[in-house]
Amino acid sequence: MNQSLETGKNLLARLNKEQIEAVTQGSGPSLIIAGAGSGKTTVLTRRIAYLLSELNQDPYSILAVTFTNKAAAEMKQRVQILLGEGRTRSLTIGTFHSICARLLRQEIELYKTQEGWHWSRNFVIYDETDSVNVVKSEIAKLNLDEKVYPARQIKHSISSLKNDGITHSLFTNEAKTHRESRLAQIYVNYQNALANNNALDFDDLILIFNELLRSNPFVLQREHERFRHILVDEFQDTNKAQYDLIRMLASGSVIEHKIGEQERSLMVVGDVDQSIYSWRKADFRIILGFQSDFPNSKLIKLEENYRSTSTILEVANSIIANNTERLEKVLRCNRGEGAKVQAYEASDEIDEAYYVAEEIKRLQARGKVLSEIVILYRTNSQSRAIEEILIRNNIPYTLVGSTRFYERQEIKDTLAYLKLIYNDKDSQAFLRIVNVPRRGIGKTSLERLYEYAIENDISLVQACLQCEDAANIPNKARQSLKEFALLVKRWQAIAATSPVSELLSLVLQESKYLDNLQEEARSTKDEIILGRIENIQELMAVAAEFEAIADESTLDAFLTRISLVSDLDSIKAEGDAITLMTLHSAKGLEFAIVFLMGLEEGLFPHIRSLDSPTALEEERRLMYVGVTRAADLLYMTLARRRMIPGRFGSSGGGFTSNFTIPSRFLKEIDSKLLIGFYPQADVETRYTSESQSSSKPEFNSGLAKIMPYSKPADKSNLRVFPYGQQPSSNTNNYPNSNTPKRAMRMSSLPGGGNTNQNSADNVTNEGYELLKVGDLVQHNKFGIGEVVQVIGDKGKELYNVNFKDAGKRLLDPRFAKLTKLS
DNA sequence: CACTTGTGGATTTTT
DNA sequence: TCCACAAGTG
Repeated sequence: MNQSLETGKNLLARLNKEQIEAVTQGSGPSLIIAGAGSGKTTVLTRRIAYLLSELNQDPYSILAVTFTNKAAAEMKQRVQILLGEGRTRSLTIGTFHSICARLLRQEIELYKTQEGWHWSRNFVIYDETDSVNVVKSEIAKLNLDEKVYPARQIKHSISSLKNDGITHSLFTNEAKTHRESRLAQIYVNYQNALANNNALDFDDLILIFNELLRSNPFVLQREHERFRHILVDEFQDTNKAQYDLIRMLASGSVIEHKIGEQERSLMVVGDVDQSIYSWRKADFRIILGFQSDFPNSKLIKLEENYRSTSTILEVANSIIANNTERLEKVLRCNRGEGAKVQAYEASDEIDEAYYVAEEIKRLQARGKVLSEIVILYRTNSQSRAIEEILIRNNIPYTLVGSTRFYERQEIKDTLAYLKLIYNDKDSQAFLRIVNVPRRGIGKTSLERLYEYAIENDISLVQACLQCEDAANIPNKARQSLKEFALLVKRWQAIAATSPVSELLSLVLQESKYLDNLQEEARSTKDEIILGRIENIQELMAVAAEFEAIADESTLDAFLTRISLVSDLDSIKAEGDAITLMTLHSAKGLEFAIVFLMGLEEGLFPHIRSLDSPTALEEERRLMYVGVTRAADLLYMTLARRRMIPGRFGSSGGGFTSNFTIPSRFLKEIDSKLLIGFYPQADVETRYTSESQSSSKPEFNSGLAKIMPYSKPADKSNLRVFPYGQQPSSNTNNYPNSNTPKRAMRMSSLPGGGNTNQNSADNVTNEGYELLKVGDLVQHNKFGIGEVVQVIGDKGKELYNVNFKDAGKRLLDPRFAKLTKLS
């Protein structure tokens, strides 16, 4: 039997015509427009397998760029399943950042800036905090006012420049205004500081690699020769620096980007409607301009949606149709109609969370698996309310994002030790841990040490070793510094021969870091401290796991990996739990059941995007991404009132909450696709009278001129709707102008809605006593208390009870036994 | 040098 | 409200 023929058939099994065309694409550039749920991951993996097994290409010559490390791992695994392990070993699959980091480890010593700054191969990667700290100290050194030049904002500006491919020297030449030249000054000094620390920030990974390719024809030629087949996923979220990189690699030229040769291909895959990272300088005009940049490119559209029900797709389509900056695209449905979208208007965010929890319990009762369910929201801070209620209801969940593991103090401390061992020029790491745990080294001593290091042009660690010569440092501190440096030196020697996990536990012991924490935990019995110890143990487990799995378990591989992983990468389908994450994190994922929470003006769309039409369209794309994650069931919720943390007024009641307005995205949905709640006209009028959302002139500005990234692509099949010629938009068209005046509330109780789904449980007030404010109650643990607040609707209320001994507690009467005292 | 108190500032999304 | 950082005290 012909093995190759077998595999070949396999690779094309169950694919449609367009998908097959994409998978079997030969040489040259191609653009795949892949709508949500159109099977693009399948296409990409099968194409890689096809290149290997059918076209006999070397795995070493294939470069595939994904948006997350997790997507990369999955892709590699899926190719492995198709072809077996041997063939995938030397594939290059990863994010732009991780790929560049890996290549820079080999090549960076061939790079030098005009000023002569350079990095060695053991560079470290600074995260946001490190970078901002460097910027801050550079601003201080320039005697600039922190209030006029806030470090965070300046760092963001520098980041934007880097993502646009603008280096410090380029910007210095371009800076015009006073502020710009100050910014240029900071940028230059910041870059210099990074070089002195032998460190790169996130953006440098791509920018510096680009600069290396531009300045060194040999390296460019080498990488060009190597990567003969390049695939880029989520291409709509590519920025200029990334695109430049791809073009240089594919064309082998710095200026002219052509792919003429045989047996060389570039395939980019994306969907303009899912471009949601413009704040990271992603620019979807790049994908629009692709065909004119590569005139001989092939266009393939994947428009069959295999994921969602027709109802969900219609919802998605009706929302995105309100955008003007987009390409004409239809998604054809391959599934049945399915259930309508459930919309729920809650009285406040607690009620909202409660509704979601109740629905989840009902779904569970109907046999749904929790891992099929995701809760999506616009901002991380929204997770708190829902988390509390989920815990109360014993619904297990996995939280993605928010306080990220690697951002935690104790983890950063521990990693700072490793980073310093790896690269003792890293002053950020040094300063972070030189006195953690306390070694009796104070601020002034460190300042003097720093001066001494600068004077003698040595690293801080080196300065510690010879600080006898620095007369102005007190004896005690001098002793401590020297001891510390000797420890670092010792660890460096061990690092050269031992695996990471051994080094890690040795460092934690000998630095007394762990002892110190444990001591603190014993004396204070603080749960936070105990959590820190657990986190450190978790990190040790990560190191052990890394050694078991990774190809190379060296310190540099470990640190590179740790620096570039996001929480997204570690989503484990661990046990049966629902997932909580932001809409941004949900890109590329799929769930049977999706809850979209907080559909309110100012939250989603976010307040920061309300005054910019472009930003608003991005919010709408974000909504589109959220909706299209759902395969079977979709829920949307909003809260009538929402607590705003912070200084918003100080009215009575202990907390302040503001009335909200339903999101315009809800109104963009055809009302016949929804059940439960539909925003009413009176709400709309009240809102528009105090906002500009319907004021035409403002809304027009900026939208008319959507330009492809480079040359205009007039002959292309891709078409951008000229402004005003959009198919009849339903923005101000209320499908049901005679629906009841008051918003109808979709009750989660049976009989409340006309859903055809059976409602297994029947949540009523049975089993607990209804209470009102002022009632005295008895609790078997907290004692006697008074009800001071009732939160949430009937059937799902929570009681805020002020106990004589235990203070105020928020209690759920369904779980907490409360006996009324009369 | 370490610990305490006070003030001021901040809140989108993340590789 | 809460957290981070600055200035003040032991």
